[in-house]
Amino acid sequence: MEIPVNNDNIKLDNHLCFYIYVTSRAIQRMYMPRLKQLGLTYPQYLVLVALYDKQKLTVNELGRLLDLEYGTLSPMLKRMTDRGLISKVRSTEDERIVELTLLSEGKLKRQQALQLPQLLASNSGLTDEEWQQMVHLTEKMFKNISE
Amino acid sequence: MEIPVNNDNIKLDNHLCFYIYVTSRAIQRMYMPRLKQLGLTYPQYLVLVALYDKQKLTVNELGRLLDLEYGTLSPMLKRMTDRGLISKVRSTEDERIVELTLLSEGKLKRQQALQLPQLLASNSGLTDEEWQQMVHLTEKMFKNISE
DNA sequence: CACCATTAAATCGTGCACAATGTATAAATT
DNA sequence: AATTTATACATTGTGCACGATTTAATGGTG
Repeated sequence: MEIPVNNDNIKLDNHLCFYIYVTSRAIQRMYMPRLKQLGLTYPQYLVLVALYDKQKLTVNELGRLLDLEYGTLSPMLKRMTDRGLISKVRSTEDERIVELTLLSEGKLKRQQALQLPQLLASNSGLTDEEWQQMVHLTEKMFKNISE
Repeated sequence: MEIPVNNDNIKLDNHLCFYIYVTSRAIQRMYMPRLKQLGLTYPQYLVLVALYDKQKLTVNELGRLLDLEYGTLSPMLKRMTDRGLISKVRSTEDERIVELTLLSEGKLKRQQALQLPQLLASNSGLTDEEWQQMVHLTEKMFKNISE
């Protein structure tokens, strides 16, 4: 039983999944020094960005936004609550729901991280047009493969 | 002390790092069912791809290729050796160096995974031209930010 | 030869990330 | 009212991923 294949599938260099994978990790490594100063991990940074943008989210909404499971979010949000970055308040109407907001400490840290995207933009070596292309392509791809 | 900022930095949607991050994880999730059948994790799959492509690599060379540290590779390569996928042989000339090759079991699994890139290509919803752009852009970006 | 810096690889600790499982509440059905 | 079903969230276990430390082998240099 033959599997239809062209030679492009053999070379590591032709694996788009590979470049996306290593690029994602390279970005995290690049952000790490500044995030470390702020006492944040990369996913925690994204939580702050999301909450700063949306003001208020349930755990469920945050999970859909960042495409993360409860098993990942729960311990992370607990750590962030313990550090006074965010508040977790159980809804009075529906006690299953936990509502998340930024505390002032979390707002401050999010503001102190504002230059990170610019750091990436300048280090990436991409032109403005290429940057916009890449935002467009990754957004399109993500939306298609995550249904 | 004001930090120079434009509003693009506020919205989560404008974070390229965010889209790359979620896209990378979405690809891994998409590959997971088939990789699970093969008893492989995603990084292990990339190790097989790299070794199938290059025939023979030292741990150091593999780490530079996949941009992974010894602390990540060592336990993973041990697991793959235990399962008979790869062979780890210490070089006779320089005993610090460990040389890696694919065993037939590993070759087979790599061949059985050949359709994965095509799965991504068709699910991504990108045109051939967009796909090539994306390979080009991610490669350029990765090489610039990883020095 | 001895000394020191370098390098290859392994080990350890912390934090995601996900699957699988468990628990509790809410809504729908009987 | 009682039972089922679905949903929200927590817990557990495995496997990366990285930084930091450790061990061991190599390669100069005096």
